[in-house]
Amino acid sequence: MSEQKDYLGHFEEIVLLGVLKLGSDAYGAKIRQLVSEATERDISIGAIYATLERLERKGYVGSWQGEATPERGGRAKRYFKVEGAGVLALSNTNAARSRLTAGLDLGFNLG
Amino acid sequence: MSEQKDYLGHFEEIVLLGVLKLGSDAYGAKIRQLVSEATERDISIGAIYATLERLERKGYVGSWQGEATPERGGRAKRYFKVEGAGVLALSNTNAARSRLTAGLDLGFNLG
DNA sequence: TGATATGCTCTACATTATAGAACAAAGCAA
DNA sequence: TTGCTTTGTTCTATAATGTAGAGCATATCA
Repeated sequence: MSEQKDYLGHFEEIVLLGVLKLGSDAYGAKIRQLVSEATERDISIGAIYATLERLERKGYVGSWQGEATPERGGRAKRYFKVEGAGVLALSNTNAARSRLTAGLDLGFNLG
Repeated sequence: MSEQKDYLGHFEEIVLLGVLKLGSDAYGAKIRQLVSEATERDISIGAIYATLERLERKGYVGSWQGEATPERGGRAKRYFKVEGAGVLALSNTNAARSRLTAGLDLGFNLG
């Protein structure tokens, strides 16, 4: 009867954390930039949106249109924010990993 | 020319950590048990092996046949161990995540 | 020698990851 | 008032990962 716990995919987790970190300035292009820096990889904009789309479908993030009149031209932004379910998924994902890293000692900090 | 960093998928990371944690007792069935407990999900044996197979193809784990004559009957085990490249992938994966969680404060410990 | 226990291999399919081109809309110059 | 530039999003496609479960292999022991 009880639902199985939900976990985030690798990239889903990264993107979700990015949205969280950007706070009120979380929109596609900005998220892409942050994620690219954090991963030290050249992430495509398509990868970001596809993931954001899935996260939204699952109720982990919400989105809305930004102001219709930006300063320097260009299309209006679509902002994202992490929902409670997203925080929970992040928590579950982290908990499972923690159970496995507990007591482990490698050359680097495993959280 | 420099290669892009490699990251682990969600399940790959979980399985790799399981192998690490089990040490000299890391074989399919045992890994499955540990991972099922850690994730609180009923993981199939096929999921474990398929992932282990992929990790091996990438050089993240190595495997070899165990003793041909186990105590209580049953087929010989196939043992796994994490290779240096696997530890590095684990480290990269963790580093990217850490950059995003730094400074973040949620209700739970984010590593 | 076949029932039972233990463990692995194979096949198939669903979900995620990832790229990049196409499209949309706003400001600004002339 | 049009078209170039800037900024940002949507669409389409494909590769890689996640996941299940049936079936096969092999050892012990009645």
